Amino acid sequence: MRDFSRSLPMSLLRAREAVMRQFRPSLRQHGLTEQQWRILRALAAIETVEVTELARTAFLLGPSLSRILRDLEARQLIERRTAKTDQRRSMVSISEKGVKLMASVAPSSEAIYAEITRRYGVRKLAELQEMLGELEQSLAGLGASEEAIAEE
Amino acid sequence: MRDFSRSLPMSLLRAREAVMRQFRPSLRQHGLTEQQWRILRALAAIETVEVTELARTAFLLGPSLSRILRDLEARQLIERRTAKTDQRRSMVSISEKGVKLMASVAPSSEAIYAEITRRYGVRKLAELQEMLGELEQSLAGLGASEEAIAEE
DNA sequence: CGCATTCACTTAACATGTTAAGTATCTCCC
DNA sequence: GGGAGATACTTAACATGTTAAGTGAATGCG
Repeated sequence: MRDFSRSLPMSLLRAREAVMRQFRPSLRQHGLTEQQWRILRALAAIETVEVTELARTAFLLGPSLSRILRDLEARQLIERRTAKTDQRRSMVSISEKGVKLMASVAPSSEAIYAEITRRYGVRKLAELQEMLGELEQSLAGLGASEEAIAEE
Repeated sequence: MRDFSRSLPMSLLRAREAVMRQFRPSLRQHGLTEQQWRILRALAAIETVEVTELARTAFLLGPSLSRILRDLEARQLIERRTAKTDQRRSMVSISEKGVKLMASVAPSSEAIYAEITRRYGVRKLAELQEMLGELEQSLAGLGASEEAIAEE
């Protein structure tokens, strides 16, 4: 079998870890995890969102998001209210306090991103992201649905 | 701030998830998680290893590895014994049962990898991995050490 | 020698990933 | 209009990620 240290999942994991290692200390100093930061960033760009839509945007599974929103709400970084038209839906938005926290984190976060871009190269970074997007595209629809049909 | 859905960590996360989504069902059918599979693969290529070295190879943190080894040992998929020369070190190796399990998983795993390669393209895949490796390299040594010095 | 330090893990504690099951609400169709 | 099925979450249960602290064994050095 192929040396697994050179497998695609491993390459992706290692690369992502190398990148996240840069950001975590800064986020941690502000009392945020990577996922909490993702959620705040997703909320900052929008008025309010449904939980399901937020899960899609922040690329989190429902259960994870559910827990994190509970905590962020307890810390008053976000606000929720149930939609008027559909009692099942919960509308989420970032709070004033959340906005301020983001403002205090953003500079360092931007600086780190800039340094990564500088080291790797702007053009190369764009190319890498393009290739990652294509990988994702090429695998879209290969997974769950067909298998599910086959198993039934 | 840059649309975070196009940030590098997000691109890497999405790409990796797209890939792993292909493997998880098969592994799950054999009662293995992604990490357990990584450990077995790392062990298959070697006689015995120390835990620390295995952590490096399988790219797992010590505490995660510690737990997983405990479980894999209970399932008799691996074997451990303490090193003669240094009682602190635990030498790990795959068991006969572990080898058999691997043999039963490998074909499907190889088939999935082949399909991914086919869809994305052999040359392109190699290029992507090359670029991921370079990203990792370009960030090596940017993180913990300097910060630690600065904080002291 | 003896003891402080380092080393190789392991435990602990908390946060998230992952799948399955539960709950409340809504929709649609008879 | 009422009940079956779909929808939007939430809870639960188990596994891992992440950091800090703990434990026992080796090492170095005065």
